[in-house]
Amino acid sequence: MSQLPKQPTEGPVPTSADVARRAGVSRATVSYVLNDSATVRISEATRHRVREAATELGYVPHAAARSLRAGHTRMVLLPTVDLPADPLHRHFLHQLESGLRRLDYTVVQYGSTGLNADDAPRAWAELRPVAVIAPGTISLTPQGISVLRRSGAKAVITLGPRPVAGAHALVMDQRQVGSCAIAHLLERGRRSIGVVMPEESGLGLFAEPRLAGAREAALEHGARIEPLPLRYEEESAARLAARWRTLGLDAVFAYNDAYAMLLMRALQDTGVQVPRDTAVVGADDLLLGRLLRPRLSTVRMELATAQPLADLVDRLVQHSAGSPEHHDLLRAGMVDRESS
Amino acid sequence: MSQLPKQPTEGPVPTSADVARRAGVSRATVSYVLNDSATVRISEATRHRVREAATELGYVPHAAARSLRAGHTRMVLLPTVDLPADPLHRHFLHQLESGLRRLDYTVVQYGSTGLNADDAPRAWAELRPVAVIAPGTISLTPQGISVLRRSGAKAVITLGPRPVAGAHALVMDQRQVGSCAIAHLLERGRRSIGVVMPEESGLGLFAEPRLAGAREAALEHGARIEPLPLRYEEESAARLAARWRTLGLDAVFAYNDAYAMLLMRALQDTGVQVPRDTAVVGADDLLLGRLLRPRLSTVRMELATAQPLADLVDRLVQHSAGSPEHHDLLRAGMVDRESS
DNA sequence: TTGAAAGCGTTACCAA
DNA sequence: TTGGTAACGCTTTCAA
Repeated sequence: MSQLPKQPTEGPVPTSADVARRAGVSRATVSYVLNDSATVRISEATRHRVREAATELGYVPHAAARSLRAGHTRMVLLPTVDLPADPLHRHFLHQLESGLRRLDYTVVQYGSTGLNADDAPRAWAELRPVAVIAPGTISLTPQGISVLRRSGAKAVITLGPRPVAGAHALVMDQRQVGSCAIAHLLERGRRSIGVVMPEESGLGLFAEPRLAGAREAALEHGARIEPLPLRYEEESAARLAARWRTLGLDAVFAYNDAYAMLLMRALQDTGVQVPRDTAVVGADDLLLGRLLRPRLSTVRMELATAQPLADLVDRLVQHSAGSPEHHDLLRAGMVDRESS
Repeated sequence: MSQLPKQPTEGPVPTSADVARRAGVSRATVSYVLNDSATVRISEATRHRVREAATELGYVPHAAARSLRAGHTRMVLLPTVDLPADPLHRHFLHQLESGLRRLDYTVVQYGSTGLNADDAPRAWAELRPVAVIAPGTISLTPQGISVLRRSGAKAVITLGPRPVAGAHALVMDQRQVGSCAIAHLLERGRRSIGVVMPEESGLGLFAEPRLAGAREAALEHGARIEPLPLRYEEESAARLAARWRTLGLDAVFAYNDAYAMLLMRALQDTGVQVPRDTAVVGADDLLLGRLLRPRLSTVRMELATAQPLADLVDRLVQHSAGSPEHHDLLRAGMVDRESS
């Protein structure tokens, strides 16, 4: 029974020299054939022999050797942290990744939780990525950007709520989310509006701009905005609900649907009527938000399609001279259901 | 104002030769100093000069050159796909990553959506990872494993519901989840139990073993198990609920909390009383499941702590000769609230 | 205590 | 149409 791999034991890893030997040609010829080099003409017979030898040996080229020789890589590095990324975000990242792979880049996520702002860019730079796309949850300092650029990164790009000086930026402007929600509530005649601020660390990066957007929208109408710290726990919500009537609010924008559901339940449990006494608005348009009664009104976000952005990254890599570009990715729109 | 980086323009990337020149020593000495080589004694003065030169130039070693010379890498590669990973999973992966980094491995996630079972391992192998940890959602074939091993991977490890022949396995046995839920329902006197099977592709990998576990648990008591296809949409749930009474079920295990919430709402909307007419059990112990009324009973899962697993991976890498090991990571326990 | 040199796997130029 | 060879950046053995 030779169905199982013949040699699961440790052998030396086959190199292009092994392929050359087996095919009876030189290493150069192997390289030409396997890379479909256009500058050289190789006979069909030789090509065949080389390819055959390569598959027989299970030859896989060594990326490190290749990029050492080439003087550059085609690696795009995405630092990641452990944060509850919403499905929209996650899907977007995977789309972007696919788009870049289509352009022949090798996309690699590099977990950077617990690395400080100095060490992290150093660690990334060791891999000599041609581009780095850093989510907003990663603190990218001017020094960090400098380290990356000097290590050969052609494009350093941030992806998040706000741009960072010295880097290109794919901006997901969270202020839109806040202003969208507040505009809707103002339209509905609400004038004293709470804005939930999650106490979970890391979420402030999103919450602060949403609050800022809310304030901007409220300013014109002289409406009142009240930040409301809240942890994602039932007790925290219950405490907030208990002092609700003393706050004198007629509406609340609850950061997102999950926090909104938590708070709405707590409010209802203390006898606050939604939306009569207090209107509630979330964000993310989760399916689950439609299951509560009243159905949750929400801000739906849409992100730009990823392929054009992959093309953009490609362009930034190729013309790395240009000054930092900012691109807005996020579009927010109200989905009003029953809670507002 | 020279606060901004002096040379944002393209310069050649500094190498250890540049550092050597600047410090007035040889490349060898630079290597000794920067790697704290124990085999050689270098004067403190020289060390200082070298380090200074390195930081002044912003020197970062070239990982590819290093590993080419060393003949091996310390890269652990984690293929990923675009699937709604639950927070538990995500957190576990990040913990594992941190644990491996502590052991001086470079952990890298490689998005592999859309790559077929042959191409993907090839692409991974080009990076010469010393270990590959493939989530169950990645189809790892014996050929794929073979390609990886022959490219120098010391450990090929699967991470998911079931082991794969020829590879080590970190098993998250989903059958436990199903059997745990059903055991609970049997205890409550239920005998005709539906099991929700998500129709979303990719989830079958988890749903099937859960169903199998449910069947095993039901078998001893002669209880009836009825698979119930369901899409994660309100209409799909409404259709299922509409024909509920014809199914003759007195309980349902709804795959997870999200599906459970969806279905429970649909049942309630058609007048089915929970838990009187039908008991409902989810899984994942989401906070949101506690917000519905009745509060959702659920299967809570716990995963093994990650640091010991990182140590395990390290061991497998170092003693790559051993035969495939299987380790069980998942522990399931019932949290009974009001819906069952 | 330091330096010279070889070699890891690839590719590209130049000869044959 | 093919092969020899140098070079990419780094570590390490050997020699000084």
